[in-house]
Amino acid sequence: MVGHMAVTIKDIAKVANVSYSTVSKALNDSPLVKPITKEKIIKIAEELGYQPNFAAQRLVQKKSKTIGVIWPTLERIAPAAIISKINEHAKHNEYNILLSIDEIEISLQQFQRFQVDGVIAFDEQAMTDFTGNHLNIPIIAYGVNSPQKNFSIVDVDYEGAISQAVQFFSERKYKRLAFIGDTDSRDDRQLAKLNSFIHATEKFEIDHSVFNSKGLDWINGYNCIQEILEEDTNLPDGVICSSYDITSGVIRGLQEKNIHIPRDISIIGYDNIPQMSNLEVPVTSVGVSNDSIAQSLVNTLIMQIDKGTNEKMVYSLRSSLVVRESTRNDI
Amino acid sequence: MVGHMAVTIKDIAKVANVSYSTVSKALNDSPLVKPITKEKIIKIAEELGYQPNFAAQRLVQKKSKTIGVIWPTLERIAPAAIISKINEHAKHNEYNILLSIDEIEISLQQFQRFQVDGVIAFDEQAMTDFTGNHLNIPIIAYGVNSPQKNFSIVDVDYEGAISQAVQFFSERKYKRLAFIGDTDSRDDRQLAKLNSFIHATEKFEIDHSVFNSKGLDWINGYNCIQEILEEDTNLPDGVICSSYDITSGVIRGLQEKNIHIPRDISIIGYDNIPQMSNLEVPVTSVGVSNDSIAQSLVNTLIMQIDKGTNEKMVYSLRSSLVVRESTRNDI
DNA sequence: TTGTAGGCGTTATCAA
DNA sequence: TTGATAACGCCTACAA
Repeated sequence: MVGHMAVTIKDIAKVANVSYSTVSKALNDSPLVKPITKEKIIKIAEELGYQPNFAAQRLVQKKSKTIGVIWPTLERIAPAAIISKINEHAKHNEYNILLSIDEIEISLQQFQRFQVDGVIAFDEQAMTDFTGNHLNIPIIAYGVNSPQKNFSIVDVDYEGAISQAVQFFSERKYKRLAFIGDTDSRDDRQLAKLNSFIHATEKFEIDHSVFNSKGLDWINGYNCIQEILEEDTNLPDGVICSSYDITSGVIRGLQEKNIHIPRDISIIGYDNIPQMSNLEVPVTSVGVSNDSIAQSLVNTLIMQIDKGTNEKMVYSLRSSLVVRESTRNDI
Repeated sequence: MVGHMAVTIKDIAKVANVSYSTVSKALNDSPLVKPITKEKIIKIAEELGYQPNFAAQRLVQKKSKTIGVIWPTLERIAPAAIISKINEHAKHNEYNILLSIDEIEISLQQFQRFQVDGVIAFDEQAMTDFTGNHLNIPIIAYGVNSPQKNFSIVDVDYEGAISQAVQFFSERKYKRLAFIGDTDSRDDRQLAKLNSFIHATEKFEIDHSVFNSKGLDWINGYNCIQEILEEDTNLPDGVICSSYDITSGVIRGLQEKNIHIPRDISIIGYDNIPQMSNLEVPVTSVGVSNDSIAQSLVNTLIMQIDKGTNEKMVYSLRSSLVVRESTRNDI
């Protein structure tokens, strides 16, 4: 149990009978202090429950070894898994992360105050308009699709991902593809997927149609597939679902009508997350894994922190296709 | 565009042709500086893009006006909504929040380094074992159910909430109640709800049974109600669902079998969140609103920060019942 | 009304 | 190998 006043290196110095600068060196494992002295000092520090004052350290060091993550859209849970991974990768590089859920400008201010070394931002919407011009720390945004002056960008190659799915179907002679997604969403990602679908099916010359789920929840996917089954006489044999939740609803809908997956209809889900294999039918999926995204984000940022470079770059992450049980896989 | 070296009050002082202590006062809106000087200084500060160095400020002030929130279970999205609200209430009290998703001990260390003024923790599991004894900042935990030596607790009165639901049914002469929840969960909250249900139904002398959804997802609720409908000959007329997601699945299952809500079966969901009114049938619900929880958490913490008191208290939040369309409401 | 000087807890640079 | 001492940027008596 420690008293109310925090213990400082000066307190340690007094007890150890050395100068406080020696204590500082000892605690920082400097080779300039005799091993015996070092041990003694460290022991005393522990006994006293010494905790270095971070503010003081940073005042002189200018580095906090922490990365700030801006996540203003707490409700949108998609980034949560990525952020977990970011934390892992940061740890691996001896960085910590701190989250702020305020809007971009405020978060940034707060992070600058706390002197984080770099920032990862998750609000595409806001970032697009963002023109902060008194920035002295590197920022890297996830999912912004137009190059920016003030920060680097990491994004997923949606075009490639969806194209990959279509090609998979094409190679296996599927006759008619459907895309289920929130097609009038204002989310750029959703639109990118939609456009890629149209583009790819035309390129591979496959009959195709697009269905609007009017939302991104499982219930929207569920309702949408119901409508398709009821109204459409010309059923698709391959379906691409634009998100995990929609996929989940679509599968439920098909199961209910006793339509066999993948014999009657095959499904490829967008989103390369492990949960895809836990659905009622493990779903073949395309997309970039959260781990890849996180790793790319962290590595890029740390590189910029270390180099102190001001190059603003754009990275597009390549998708991979994982075959599970929701598709006929004979070629 | 600012150069690389950050601008300090000394830079401002030079430009303004005053001493830097005058600048400090001016920037802190001290009455000890002539309005004209003050204006001039503030203007210059803005032009130079001055940002106070937080580390330096804190080094002398010992206060950061920020609250640390520990949220190690990012995957569990339940706290997200509460945290949003916490942010609002904190703002309202001129505090900022910072999130850490590391385990409790590490988060706490990090927050101590950054000198946050107080901490709100969300990991019941870990907190229960937590015996950190070199704490000099107030901590308050949400959802721990045994009193602790080192921190205060805010929790929901599950007993009261479920009891409220049962009483509602009782007063309206419901004959047979069912509880659907993850009954072999190791989550104390789930168990508390279950026990309260049994306790309350016995107290009100209503016929009742308990069903294990074997999970907390919508699909678990969906599957569970299906089984009930198929196997049970003695159907309940009132159902209490232990979470939002389960409620969502149960409703879908009932709709599918054309069982009318609330004519044939009434439903009360646990979880007082607005989404309850957006389900296919707006659901009557019990529970404590996230806003109440957040407010209680923030106010309690700030009180402790201000008072510097060391009293460790336990608060139990009273539930309220919101009537919507999933229950027959004539008494 | 303004300026001077001391101190907050560390690290870093000398000198001893 | 150790110890003084000067920063770091800011706030706050106290002096002018």
